[in-house]
Amino acid sequence: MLQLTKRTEYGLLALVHLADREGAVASVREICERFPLPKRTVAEVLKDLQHAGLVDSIRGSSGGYTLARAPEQVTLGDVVRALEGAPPLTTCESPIVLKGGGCEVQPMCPIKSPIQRVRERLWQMLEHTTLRSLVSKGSHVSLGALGAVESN
Amino acid sequence: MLQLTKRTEYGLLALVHLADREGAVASVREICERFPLPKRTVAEVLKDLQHAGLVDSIRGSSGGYTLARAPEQVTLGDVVRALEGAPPLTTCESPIVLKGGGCEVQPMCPIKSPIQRVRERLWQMLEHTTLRSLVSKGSHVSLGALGAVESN
DNA sequence: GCAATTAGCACCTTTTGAGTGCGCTTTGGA
DNA sequence: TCCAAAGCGCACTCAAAAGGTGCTAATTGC
Repeated sequence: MLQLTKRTEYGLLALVHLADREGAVASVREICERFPLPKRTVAEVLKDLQHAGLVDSIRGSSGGYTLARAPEQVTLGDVVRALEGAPPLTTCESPIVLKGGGCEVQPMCPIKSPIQRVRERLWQMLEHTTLRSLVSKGSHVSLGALGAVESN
Repeated sequence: MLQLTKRTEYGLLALVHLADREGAVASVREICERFPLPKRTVAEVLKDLQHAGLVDSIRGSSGGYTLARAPEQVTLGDVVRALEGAPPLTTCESPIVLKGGGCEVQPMCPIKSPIQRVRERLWQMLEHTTLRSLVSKGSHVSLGALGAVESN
């Protein structure tokens, strides 16, 4: 269903929060106090983002996460790739070619199926959308004015 | 997993085939002889495209489908909407707002979550990609040179 | 009338997504 | 020194979505 998963949504919100903090450490608890998200799942997501090198983690009692790069340097593609896995762009999966037999391994395929082209456009968009562009406009509206959430 | 479903893939291939035929009737069998796709599933997809008004159907022994509009007039958005359902763009689902209570019904929401913006960009891309742009370049390579497929 | 085709519905199976259980490690501070 | 708060890692369950198939009409050209 051509849409972002919850994991990616959570990841983006977390990254937005970290971007707002500009280098300061933010814990999962803090993020879930700002946004009403399931703590554990957000923790899983942050962990994955850490593995992908998008955030740094600080362990210990006053630990948490920080952005590993500037918001301009983080793209939607990075986030989606970290949380949903990379698209199968490397392998040619045009049914036409598969039917002819072979290809699978071939690095450069002469036939590009329509689907392949759509995928390319999609990922071009993702790679060109930065975290900064998601944070910058309008997202600061009264976020701190909302109360805390239960310890979910 | 932020990717097109098989149904959409099949639908696009079918539409590409119909576009190549320029108004001529093409049956599901014919489409599945060109592309090695599961006949029944393709039939389901074509049916849905017919309901969405993207193709016209002709019943009977020499029946099949034709494009209901010119390839320039069919967008990726149309196809995805027909086969995967429309995106929840109308309802504001920012967790921030939901937490504050309300919104759900409000037609115009002042707070736009990052996810909302991503969705908008995604659908802008889909709406601006026409079937023509997927057909026009490079897709005509030796498609007729491949043998038929078993009656799957 | 027969064969080829679309129409409609219901069902099954597999995969994916979301969330949780549970215990471990790290670290700051009382 | 101990404890609470935080991250780490794995595995597991539950539900929803995706993909495909069975079966039975209805339509229409030959």
